[in-house]
Amino acid sequence: MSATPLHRVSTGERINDNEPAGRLQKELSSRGIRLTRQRRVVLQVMESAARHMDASEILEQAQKIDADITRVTVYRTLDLLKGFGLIDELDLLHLRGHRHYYESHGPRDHIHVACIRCGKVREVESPLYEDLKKQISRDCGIEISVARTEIGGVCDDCRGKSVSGD
Amino acid sequence: MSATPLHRVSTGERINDNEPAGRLQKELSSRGIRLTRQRRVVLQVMESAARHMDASEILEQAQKIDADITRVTVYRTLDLLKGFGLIDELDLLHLRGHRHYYESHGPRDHIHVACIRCGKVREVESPLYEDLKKQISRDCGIEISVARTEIGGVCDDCRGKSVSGD
DNA sequence: ATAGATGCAAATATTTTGCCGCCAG
DNA sequence: CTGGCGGCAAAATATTTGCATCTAT
Repeated sequence: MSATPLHRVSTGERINDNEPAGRLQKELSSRGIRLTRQRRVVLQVMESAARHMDASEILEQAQKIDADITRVTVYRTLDLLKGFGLIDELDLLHLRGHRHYYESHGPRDHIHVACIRCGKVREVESPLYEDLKKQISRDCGIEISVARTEIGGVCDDCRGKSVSGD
Repeated sequence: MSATPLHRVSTGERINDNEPAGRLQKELSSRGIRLTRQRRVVLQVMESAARHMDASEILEQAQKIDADITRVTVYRTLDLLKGFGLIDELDLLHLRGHRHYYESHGPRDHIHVACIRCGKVREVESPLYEDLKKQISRDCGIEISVARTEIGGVCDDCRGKSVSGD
C-alpha cells in the first residue's frame, strides 16, 4: 500500500542539525541588512532552537545571551525574517492557545503532525507532498513561495497502542 | 505528469453550497448541546458565510440578525464548534495580519491556496492530498482528526499572466 | 427546576507604533 | 557620518474569565 516512503525528520528535538550555523546571518547580510548585536542574538536563538518557540520564549532565550534585548526587537526581527521567508510561522493547530511559533525554514518543506492529546509534534517530509505542491502550482497557476501543512490527531501512544480491532 | 485531476472548489464565493442548511444545529443538538437563541444565530452566520470571517466579522453579521449577541458569546460559540471539529480555524498564512478565520468544515478537507500579492484565496481538493494524509496516518501511527494546508504564492494574474517561457 | 448560557466588565495576552538617542557600515 | 535600528512606553488588538442573571430543556 505505502509505495512512497515517508521521511521522518524529527520528533521533538532540534530540527536544524543540517542547518549551517550562521545561515540566517549570511542570508541577511547578503541582502544588505544591517546586523546589529541584538539581531545576531535572535538569529542565533532561532538557529539553535530546540524547536517551535513563540515570541515570548524566543525573547527569554535571547535575554539569556544578552539581557538588553527587548520584546519589541524580537517582534521586529521575526517580522524581518518572515518577510524574507527565512523563518516559518506556525500555530500548531492552536493546540496550546493562540500563540504563534517560529522555526528557521530549512531547505525542504515539512509537515507538522501533532497529537491533540499529548501535544507531541512530529515533522515529516514526503515525496507525495512535493507532488501535491507541484500539482497545485500547475493547476492553480501559482508560483508557490510558502507551504504549510499541519495535521492533528491522536497518536498511538495516546490511544493506548491497542490499535487492534476497532 | 499530472495524472490525478485536481478539483477546484471555489475561488472566493461561498463554499457551502453543498452544505445542508441547519447542519451545525443538528450536529450540536445530536450531541446534547443546548441550542440558545444566540447560538442559533452564530451557527446560521457560519453556515451562510460568504467565507473566511474572523471573530469580529462574525459578530458583526450576527448582530445584524440579533443585536443582543455579544463578542464573548461569539468567542464561546466558536470554541464550542472548534471543540467538536465542526469548524476550522485558519490564518491564511497571516497575509492580512494575525487574525484567525473560521469556516464551517465540509465533508472533505480542502487546501487553501492564497496569492500573497492580491490576497485572492482559492480552495482545492485533491486525491493526492487524501493519499498524503493516509500515508502520514499510517506512517506516523496517528488517527487524523484535523488537517490544514495553506499554500501561498503569486498567481498568474499578479505575474502578468505572461508565464510563457519562464 | 436546574444545569448550563449569556452579558458585562475587567483582566490577560499579543502585537504594533511613535519618538528619540544610538550604532553598524 | 548617517540612515537604519533598538528601547521605552503606550496604544491597539485579540482573547479569556468571574460572577450574577437568565433560559432551554
